Amino acid sequence: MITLTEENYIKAIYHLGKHGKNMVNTNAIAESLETKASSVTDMVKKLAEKDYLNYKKYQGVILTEKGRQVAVNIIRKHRLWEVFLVEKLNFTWDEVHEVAEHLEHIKSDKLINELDSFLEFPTHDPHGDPIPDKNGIFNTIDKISLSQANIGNTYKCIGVEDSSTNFLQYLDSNNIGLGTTITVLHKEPFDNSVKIKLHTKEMVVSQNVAKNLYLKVL
Amino acid sequence: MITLTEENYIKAIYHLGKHGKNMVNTNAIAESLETKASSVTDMVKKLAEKDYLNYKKYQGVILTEKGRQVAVNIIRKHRLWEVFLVEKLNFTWDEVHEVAEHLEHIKSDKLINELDSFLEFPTHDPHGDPIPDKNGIFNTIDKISLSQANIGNTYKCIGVEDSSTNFLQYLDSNNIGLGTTITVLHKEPFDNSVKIKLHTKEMVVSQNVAKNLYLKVL
DNA sequence: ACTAATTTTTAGATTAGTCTAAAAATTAGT
DNA sequence: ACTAATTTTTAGACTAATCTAAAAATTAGT
Repeated sequence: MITLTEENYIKAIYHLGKHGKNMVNTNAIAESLETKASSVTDMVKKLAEKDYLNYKKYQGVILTEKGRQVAVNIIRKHRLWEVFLVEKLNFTWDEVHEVAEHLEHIKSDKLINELDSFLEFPTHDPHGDPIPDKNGIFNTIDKISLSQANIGNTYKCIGVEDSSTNFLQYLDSNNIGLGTTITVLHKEPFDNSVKIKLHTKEMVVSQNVAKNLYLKVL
Repeated sequence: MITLTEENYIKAIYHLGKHGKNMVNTNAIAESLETKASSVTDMVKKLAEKDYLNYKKYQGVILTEKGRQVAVNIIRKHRLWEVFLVEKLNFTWDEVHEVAEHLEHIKSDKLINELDSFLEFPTHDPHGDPIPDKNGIFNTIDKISLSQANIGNTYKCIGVEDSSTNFLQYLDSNNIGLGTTITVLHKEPFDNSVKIKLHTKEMVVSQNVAKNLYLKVL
């Protein structure tokens, strides 16, 4: 059995090692988890013993495949719960993280797979980060909706979800079309509206518009 | 801050003391939590110190008002999560308890109150047990739907939720009307259908029928 | 390459929750 | 009321996760 603390170490190491691919040093883990280097040394010894990572004294640690799978599964749970909180329970996207930190540790395959289905298999969380599927595979198609886009990033418009005349006319009258370059300036937590820059003009679009506009990462 | 273990002790004491009203002895707590009497003694000392209960050596413990509130809040969370799991995530009513045991410890007022609203303020969980509101008050009106009724109990039919012609004709053709006495024989976890006895006849009704038929406890 | 600064590990202590085994208090039987 | 059985508490020890302080290894500067 894996403990809550072990899961948090593995998750931190995964993020620090850029998806668990790189070696991570003791101080970085300590800082990330707001603990002391000596505590980290103790824990990584235990995690190495349990085969979640490889540990070389004074060198650092790197996740094993087993450890990487644990990390990806926690991330999947975290991000699915974030979608649930925002879409069903009226949380704003900056309120979700803390609660999701707890929900991500609930252990039940049925729970998380039914939640995935209930949410209609979302591919990205409210911050725009990708959600791995039940096999731990991240969707590599880089199509996301504007509401999933990250602040500060620039995208190209590649399509719509809602192709109603009303929506297309709205886009047209605001000079948004296929190929339009859009930079995300701000996401308003209160109503999930999004402030964007297009061409040289700035504008705010509603959550409804943002959800129906598909973008590609540039 | 209250720990997960402390919460579980308080919950057990609440149930054993019939809603926290009666004194509970050490061995009963130990048996209920599958631990040893010596561990219980240690823990109740700590809980008494924190004012969740009153402890008299060799006598037993009784919850304080503060302790009772903690217990009721955990029960509220447990039962709301059970409703969510059954109604939204296709759990059967005998699968929910274990997962709800974990979910009940997530601490977020916003989470639980939004969940309550999302579920449309249910008054009973899938086992027929009442759900206290956000102030810790149990609904004392004994109207429940057939799907919330307990196996083995007998009820009187007092109304319907769905008053469509189709539904009323269905009830009529099966000799179910206002005042009809109904005993719950079996609840089928697979599809949430309910086997009932009425007059002297037995029949099975679907989940849909069960949710729309209101009963009063006899 | 040798000292200085940094990073990491070790050693020993602490806290929460648990356990076993023995002692103390209570309850029950005659 | 006195012994026997039961229940409860105490005492001491264990594990997981943490900490501080000191020691050891690595890295950097000249």
